[in-house]
Amino acid sequence: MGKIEEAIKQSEFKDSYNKVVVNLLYTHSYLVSFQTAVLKPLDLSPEQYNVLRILRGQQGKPATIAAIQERMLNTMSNASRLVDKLQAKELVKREECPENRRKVDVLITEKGLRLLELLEPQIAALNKKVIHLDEAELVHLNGLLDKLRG
Amino acid sequence: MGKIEEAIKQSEFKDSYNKVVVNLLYTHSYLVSFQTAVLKPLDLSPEQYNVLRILRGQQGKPATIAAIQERMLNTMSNASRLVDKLQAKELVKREECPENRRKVDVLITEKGLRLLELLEPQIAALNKKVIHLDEAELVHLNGLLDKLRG
DNA sequence: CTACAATTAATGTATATACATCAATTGAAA
DNA sequence: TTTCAATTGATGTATATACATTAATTGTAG
Repeated sequence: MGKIEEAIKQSEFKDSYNKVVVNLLYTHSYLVSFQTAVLKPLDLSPEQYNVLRILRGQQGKPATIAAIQERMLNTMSNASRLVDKLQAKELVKREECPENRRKVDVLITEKGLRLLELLEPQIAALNKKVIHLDEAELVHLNGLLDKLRG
Repeated sequence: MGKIEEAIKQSEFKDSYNKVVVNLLYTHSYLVSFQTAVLKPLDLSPEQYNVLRILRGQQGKPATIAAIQERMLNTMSNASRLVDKLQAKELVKREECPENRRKVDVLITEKGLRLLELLEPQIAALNKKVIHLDEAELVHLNGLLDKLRG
């Protein structure tokens, strides 16, 4: 793959800001396409996978739709409908929130947890294979991305 | 915004690979949401904007649909339909390729070029505002992203 | 020359997404 | 208590995307 200029066959960028934006978009697409390939046989989209991990992160506590929305990576997508899809596959369940009937408690099911356990080693192996950075570079990259967002 | 752990309210990651993936997805969403806000008043999606820039990069030479597809950032999206949308707005035009009638030559129009000229300073100002990195850090980040993809 | 495989773009279709609107519930003000 | 604004989640709708299929053109093997 190599340099972004070769990857997208563009020779020049206006400035480094522009180049970094294009590079991020391109790298995002690179990673998502691999992720999708692993998730697809299990009939999960990347965002559905993300919601499952958010719910597992609750460690048994339920999360409302609004809480899920807030933690999602793609902040614009629709938590309510994603939960619909996951519920249809019995990976999560909805429960009426007792102290506030407007809210809905969403919980990951046993089946959902098992699916995550099945997936995690596959995703970890994939990441290691397609991300050509060593530990120090990973830490460095995480730092730069955090700083980028200010 | 700060550290990714605070941003998505997750305290731990399995490993640095995982963290970098989440961080990239999150940063991608961060940038795209700003970009979309600037493009929306001009009725352009980020991918449509990208196609326009690809065509301008051709410097007068036409590009076939396949060539556009190859250079697009989101490799899975549909160049033919994106060109439809742009053509409906008279930002690009299709011409039958004379030496091979299966192919279609796509060209950016004057109107398309003017739109890009109008947009570019807005996008540049936006980038400068939302990307909190200095020149050295930008170069470094570009290097790491290039290396990531191998 | 004819038949057929390969190439290229367009289209069909199901799903996902963005965004607006709606409906139910709650809390607070009059 | 009644009314009304705010909150929360679900739904409607238009568009975008992913992926498969189709249609047109070309090149080539027989």
